[in-house]
Amino acid sequence: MPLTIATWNINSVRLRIELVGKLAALHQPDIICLQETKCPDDRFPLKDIGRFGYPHVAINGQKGYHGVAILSKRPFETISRQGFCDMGDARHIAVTLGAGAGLAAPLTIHNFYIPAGGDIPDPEQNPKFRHKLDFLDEAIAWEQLHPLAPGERSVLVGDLNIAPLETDVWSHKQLLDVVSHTPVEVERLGRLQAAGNWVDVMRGFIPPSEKLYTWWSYRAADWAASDRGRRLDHVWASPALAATARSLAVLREARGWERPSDHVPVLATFEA
DNA sequence: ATGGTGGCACCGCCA
Repeated sequence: MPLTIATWNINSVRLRIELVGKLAALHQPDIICLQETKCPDDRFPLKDIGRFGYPHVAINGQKGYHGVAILSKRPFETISRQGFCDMGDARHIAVTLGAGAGLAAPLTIHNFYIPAGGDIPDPEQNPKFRHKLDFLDEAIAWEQLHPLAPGERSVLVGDLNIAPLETDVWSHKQLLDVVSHTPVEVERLGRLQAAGNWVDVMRGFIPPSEKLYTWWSYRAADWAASDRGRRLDHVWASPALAATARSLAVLREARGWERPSDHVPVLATFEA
């Protein structure tokens, strides 16, 4: 049975709840992982999400900033939330699906919102960049402590706020000193991926020679014409699950929807 | 060459 997982930085789930409905109506993903929900848990729009066909919702939110959630057509067996850097930030949630979800073998989904890191790419001058690097270091250590079992089926998705490849940004040269594409971040993201033995599912379908973006700034006069994007959103899978990947889509057109998020949804389908 | 937009909270912060 195919299982489609979407990841989307929604930039306020309450403001853009009808766009979540649009994604659900158009693509019917089994699972929708959201970041930047900017919503306290007791104000999460559960009724609307139920109306869209997602009765199972795992949330880790806070007032005003950050926040992640997993919406699902199928029930969860477990829900967990990992804190990083002792900041109290809501930046991670994980669920497992099992027999109750109609799966032959369990599947774990990690949903991350890695810190953006501010403007100045210097950890001495900019505490937000320091925090981003520290967050990555902690996540690497956490991966090393929790290695994947052989054959384990897991995905790690989310807004990782780093565009690692030269083709993940509109200009490698011009962005080398811009937070999201600096060598120190890219190196850490690579170590995070290696520590978890994660496979980059997006680049398994779209070769690294091709430009690929999931985010376009709000500040461009015409985002599509200038097309100065970055691939900040990612879908990583364990080797066992990656071997079952069937399709991958970046919904570029969602950047042109009414009152859009600055990120677009990424959808991955597995034969789960 | 600089500033451009957007959301939320609350008149600044974060992206």
